Amino acid sequence: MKSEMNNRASKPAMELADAHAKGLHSIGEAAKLTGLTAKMIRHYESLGLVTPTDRTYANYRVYQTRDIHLLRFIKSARDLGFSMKQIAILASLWQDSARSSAEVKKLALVHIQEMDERIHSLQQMRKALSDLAGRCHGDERPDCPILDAIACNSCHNPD
Amino acid sequence: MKSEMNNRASKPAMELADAHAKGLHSIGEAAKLTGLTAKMIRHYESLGLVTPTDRTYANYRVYQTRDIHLLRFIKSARDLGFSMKQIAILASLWQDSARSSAEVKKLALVHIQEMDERIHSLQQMRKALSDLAGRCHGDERPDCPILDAIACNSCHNPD
DNA sequence: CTTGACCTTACCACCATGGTAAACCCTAAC
DNA sequence: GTTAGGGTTTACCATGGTGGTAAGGTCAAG
Repeated sequence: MKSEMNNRASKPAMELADAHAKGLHSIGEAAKLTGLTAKMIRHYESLGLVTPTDRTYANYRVYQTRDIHLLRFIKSARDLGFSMKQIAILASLWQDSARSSAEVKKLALVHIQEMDERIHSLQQMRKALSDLAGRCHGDERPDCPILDAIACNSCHNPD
Repeated sequence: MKSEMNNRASKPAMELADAHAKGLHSIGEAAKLTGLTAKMIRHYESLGLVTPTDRTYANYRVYQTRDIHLLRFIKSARDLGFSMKQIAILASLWQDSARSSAEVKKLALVHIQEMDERIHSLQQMRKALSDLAGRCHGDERPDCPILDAIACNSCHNPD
């Protein structure tokens, strides 16, 4: 029916079946191919990271292989713990053939340091709490060094 | 003027000066005494954790020493990384003289395990990224093992 | 034509915290 | 007594990354 109309097109709108025939993907397929959820793919679009260039007549998003690659890039960077802001920069560097690897490495080192700080903070809390837990007999009696410590760390000035 | 009215009171409303004279505290003082912000003290109230029993005539919150203690308890528990939900339970255990220390310890161990998981996950990400960074020359050239890895971790099925 | 799976947008929620604005209150200094 | 500055009140909005839900449109297979 509308397939003739599609032939007039280098322009976007098309039927979903045509998109499939061209090796393009719906958002659900993109999700399966990347390990992301459709929800998050739309979210990344709202952040300006991955905007599919085409929509079908029915307004369905149409993803190209290049988009799938970019989504996978985002997924991998998220798996490495980068923030969306950092990922936006990484993606632009990735697509910039004139980038210097120094820029990328600098970003990575910054992120490593952020992770180090979070790890350190967690380890401190963990140690403090496990020390307390080690001193708690953990039976049916009510007295408990854990609660005592939480309550009285700063109990010197009750007023 | 209204001081006579205050005398009719075991009931809440009073002047701020009277509250001070009784050793009670405004929210700003409570903040200074506990290391919390007034903002967060109100937030904890909205969570049902610390509700000052009295207000002045002008509707100012009036904190008693007992409230200050509870706020400090919350602060310390936050500093140990407990979530607000966990803190709600801890606070109720703290105030329950019939508690068993086993309950508290169990909660602590759960939280320790949560922290262990977060630490482990961060360490994994850190290691992966620092391995990549170690292989990146980090100069003005564009080729970069970090970007390559992020882009191609899952590049086998480009389609 | 119906059914079920998919897609669309537009909301709300989490969690702990920060911020802002408009209004009101209190105290001290003039 | 008035004013200035700071404290307090409530009610909103924002963060970041993800999940959920609802109401409606679309597609393919039976």
